[in-house]
Amino acid sequence: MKISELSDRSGLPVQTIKYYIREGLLPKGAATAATRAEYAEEHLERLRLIRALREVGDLSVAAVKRIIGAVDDEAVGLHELLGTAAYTLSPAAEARPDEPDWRSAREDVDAIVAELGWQVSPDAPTRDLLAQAFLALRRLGRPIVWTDLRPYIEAATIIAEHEIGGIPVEGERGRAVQTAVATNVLYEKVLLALRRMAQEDASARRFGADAESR
Amino acid sequence: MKISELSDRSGLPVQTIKYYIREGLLPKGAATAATRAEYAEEHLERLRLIRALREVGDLSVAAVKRIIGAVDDEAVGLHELLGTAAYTLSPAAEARPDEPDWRSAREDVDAIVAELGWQVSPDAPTRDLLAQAFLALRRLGRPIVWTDLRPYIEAATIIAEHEIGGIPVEGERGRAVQTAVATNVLYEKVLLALRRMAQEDASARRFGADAESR
DNA sequence: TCCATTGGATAGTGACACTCTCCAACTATT
DNA sequence: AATAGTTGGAGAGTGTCACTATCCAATGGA
Repeated sequence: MKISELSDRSGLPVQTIKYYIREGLLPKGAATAATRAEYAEEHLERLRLIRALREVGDLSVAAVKRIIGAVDDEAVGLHELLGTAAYTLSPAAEARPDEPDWRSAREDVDAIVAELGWQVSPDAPTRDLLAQAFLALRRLGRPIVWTDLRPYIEAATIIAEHEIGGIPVEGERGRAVQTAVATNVLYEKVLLALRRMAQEDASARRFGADAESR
Repeated sequence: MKISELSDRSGLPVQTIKYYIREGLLPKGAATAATRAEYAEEHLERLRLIRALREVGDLSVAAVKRIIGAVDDEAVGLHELLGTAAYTLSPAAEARPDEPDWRSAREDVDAIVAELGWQVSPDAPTRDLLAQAFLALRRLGRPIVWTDLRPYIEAATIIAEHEIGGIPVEGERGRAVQTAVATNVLYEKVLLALRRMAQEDASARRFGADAESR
């Protein structure tokens, strides 16, 4: 398959494909001459993965590259791979251990994780992410309380259990690992969309689409 | 309070505050002279809201402006406000009704919403968002199935019920509405962080931190 | 033969969120 | 009163990001 064909089939401009190759997101085609290279089905599939992560997952090109790197690295185990993906996905919530407010929020997070008995790495960026949200909430005069948090923990547990449980163990690594990561990212969006819909429904039922101001 | 004081207390550079005023995110201070204006406590609070939405919620300045506009508009009812927030938050998932693949995904979404009996506007962008995720999933060879979706629906319902139920009805509009929106955005991040942590925990238990490749 | 296509490299673009610089008009300090 | 510092207001500049556009020499198919 020539690059123009790859472009047609993927719907991406040739320029963009070249750009992805330059950035290392896509392996270059097998050169058949100085100005000719052959692309395979895998290239097309890789492009689909890239677009899914970019358009739906809203990841930066650099983030996609990190994830793809981990997927391609045969030495990375599934647990590590999921970790890499999760860490890469966390939008950099800068830790600020110097600010007492921040430290306090972070300690709350650590206490909750310990209380739940979750096996989460002490330096997981998700901890900082959560601390950041806690801090913002407190600053807005709405500090988190256990009762507020419980439904979220419950929901997160339901989902995670299902997600991790659903990963097939046997079979060849390549595709399995690739879809594991992709579905992880994609189902996050599914969850968010469903939450918003459920909110709209609950809000309509409670505040009435026509009972209230319009 | 002078602008320099507002800057100190909020931790934001004076330039940035001026920029927010220019962009209409922050009302200008009460002018006391040609080159002097007085800022109140509300300005500080507004800045905290802006920063929470920007840093934690990851919203663009334009998105923050839309939300703040709805919050400030006394004529907007709570249900509409939540809708505005949700619509604004949805990262533009462009609808492409010309592509049959896309239409099919969108029809799946509509069928699911109908099946659940949810009161969701027919032109809610969340429908497109979900359709986009469905489409990407199918393209990756992992089409959604009802059994995969159920836990997410369940989780979304638990959360939305709790969130909408927890909004206080009486009391003055201003602050209530403001925190309703802010907590909505912030708790989304809380949910995501908890999901990732629960995943890490489930993954550690299933694939073993030390049982597998390291 | 000859012209569209390709690989490869470099430069340019538009959006975004600030950040910098100016200037005249003040205020506070000495 | 002189002087140093701050402010409002506006425009220009900056750095990052994800592409796009342009070039050029070398093919490859008609």
